[in-house]
Amino acid sequence: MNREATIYDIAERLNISAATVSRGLKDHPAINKETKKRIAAVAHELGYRSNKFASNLRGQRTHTIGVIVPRLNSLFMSSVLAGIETVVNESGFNILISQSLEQQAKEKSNAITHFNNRVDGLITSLSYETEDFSHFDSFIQKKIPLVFFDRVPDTINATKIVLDNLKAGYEATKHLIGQGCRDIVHITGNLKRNVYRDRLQGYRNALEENGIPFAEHRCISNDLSEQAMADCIHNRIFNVSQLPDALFIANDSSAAFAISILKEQGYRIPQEIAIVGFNNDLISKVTEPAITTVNYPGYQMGQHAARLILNDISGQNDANVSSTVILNPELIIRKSSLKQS
Amino acid sequence: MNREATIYDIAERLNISAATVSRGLKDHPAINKETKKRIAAVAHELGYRSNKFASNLRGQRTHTIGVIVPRLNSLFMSSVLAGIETVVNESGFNILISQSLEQQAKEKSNAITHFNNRVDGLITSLSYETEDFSHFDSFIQKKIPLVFFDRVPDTINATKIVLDNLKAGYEATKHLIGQGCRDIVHITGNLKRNVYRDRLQGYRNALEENGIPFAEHRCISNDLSEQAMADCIHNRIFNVSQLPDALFIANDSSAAFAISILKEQGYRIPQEIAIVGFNNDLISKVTEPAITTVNYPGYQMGQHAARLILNDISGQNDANVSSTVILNPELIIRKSSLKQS
DNA sequence: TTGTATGCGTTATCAG
DNA sequence: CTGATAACGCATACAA
Repeated sequence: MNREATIYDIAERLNISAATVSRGLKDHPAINKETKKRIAAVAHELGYRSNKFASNLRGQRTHTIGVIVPRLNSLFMSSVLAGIETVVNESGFNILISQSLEQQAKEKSNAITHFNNRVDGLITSLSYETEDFSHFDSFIQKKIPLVFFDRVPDTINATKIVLDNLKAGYEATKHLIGQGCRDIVHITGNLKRNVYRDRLQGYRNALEENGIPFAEHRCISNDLSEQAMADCIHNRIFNVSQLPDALFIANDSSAAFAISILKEQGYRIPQEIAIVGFNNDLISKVTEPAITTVNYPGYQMGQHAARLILNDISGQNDANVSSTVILNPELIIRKSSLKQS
Repeated sequence: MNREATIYDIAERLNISAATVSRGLKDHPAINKETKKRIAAVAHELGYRSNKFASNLRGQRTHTIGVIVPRLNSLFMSSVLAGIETVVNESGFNILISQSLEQQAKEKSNAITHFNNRVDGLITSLSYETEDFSHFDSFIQKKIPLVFFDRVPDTINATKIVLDNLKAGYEATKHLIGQGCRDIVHITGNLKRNVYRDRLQGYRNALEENGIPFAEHRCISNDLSEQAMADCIHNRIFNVSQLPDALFIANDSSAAFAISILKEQGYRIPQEIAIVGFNNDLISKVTEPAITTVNYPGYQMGQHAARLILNDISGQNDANVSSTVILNPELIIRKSSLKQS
């Protein structure tokens, strides 16, 4: 006997109808307790498992939520996904994860795949590249709930969860100024992405507040890769008139690369150049010196995203009211920025 | 008009039968080319998308492959998944990813979820904890293809992809001996897992070959967490009669933690203690000194795993012949182990 | 080359 | 509290 057991098999064994079995299995209130017990017993005995296709086909629901992230290889993303998973699992949902590898084309094809798989909702953090959002149109048209986290679009009217990047940028810069830095270079990602744009604004606000003029050439935007950091430091930091006294870098691995390069050239950190990173990734704790950074509450972000999308799916909130959740950043001060002590 | 278009809608528009549409859409050879074109045109116009539930229900296939990994937060895992994805996508499959967070219980529930989702195959890398493999029984019974990579079970007869950890352990140790080290401590994970057990064997082989006796207390097994590394180094390295001249540590983040701690205590690396890590994770390049490590070809592992499981699914190979693919390790030498120069 | 008929396993509706 | 029935959308065996 290799065939899958169905509710008919159970029904036959108990001389009741398949409808009753179906109801019994779902703990329908109108079914006799005894009957339920017998159904459960036979189901177990037969190794019955509900056929999701049939159920989905019937119910027009997949109980699956798609997730598109730029990359999986960070503590942050891993935490976000763990957060999402715990929440959605409680409601009997699964998640379908894909990575865009920071490419718009891949993000588009991922979105199409999720759409064709009929996910009940889509949670996304945008790639560096994404400028065109038309791949989300089909979701909007079909009213499939859309939630963005961290790297969110400006133009789409959807639920969003972000860190207060403006505040984070402000705090980080203020901290450096407090350490006596006056010439702070900000190295960041694509300014089309809210996370980088907002941090830059925070940086500018802090400068302004302290009477330090903002200089266009002291903000460098690249793709934050190892190569880009090497180029950037050699061509834009070393080869200019005056060495800055601090670097505020938009993620920890890039900050770690920067530290490597600077130390190689004989610079002392933080004495000559102070460094602040971003994300509180594992790497920030093991460099020499350890990196001052901004904590990213990935697990909470994931949980929030999941709760919001589940609400959307169950239609608990006005489809017209799109909320934005803003989480508070937390500056973690380590040695790479402490000029004072 | 909000309803999804079906093959019936297309059929109606063209005054042909739904069966013809179904066949036309799948490029069935027995359908007129002209008819196919017209079907494709109307399908496009109507925004038709195949209903996977119906199709799966009918075909008893999900075209989905489940993946269970211990954790997502490493370059290695991210690469493996990218490798899997590229291969399976070409064949029209999707992947359903879940993380066990190194817990047996979570791995079990993940496996059950995948089973209930009717994945066509399951790719797994075991958690630290897993000792009982009964959660894979249902897959074996139902003859659902099973592929393991990296951390594989010894007892289950399934397709496996592993790095040659024995060789890697041997090469790493030999390298340290070549640098003049004679008292090498090996810090590793749970020896139930093949990856750690094999590396230990390689380590022992290298010692033996060089006439260095193996000492039980010079092999330390823990969970490789930050806390465990701190405990281990304080209690088993510092507080013993003689300081070792090298540490061979089973992953790069742990090696990075070790370096932090050792430097904090004033030890010079590699002069006093040489370090070799494992995985070639990002972190290994930015510590001071950079860590000598073993490269892990994640992308290839993923591709292999995907190809093998697709073969199993399409029944191209004997179900009885279970193959094991063994990939070659590559030692990457950096400063943390170079006593000579 | 195309059409007809049927079943895949569930669940909602309606009737009892 | 339970049963009969239809419908979800597709893909195939068989017939034409």
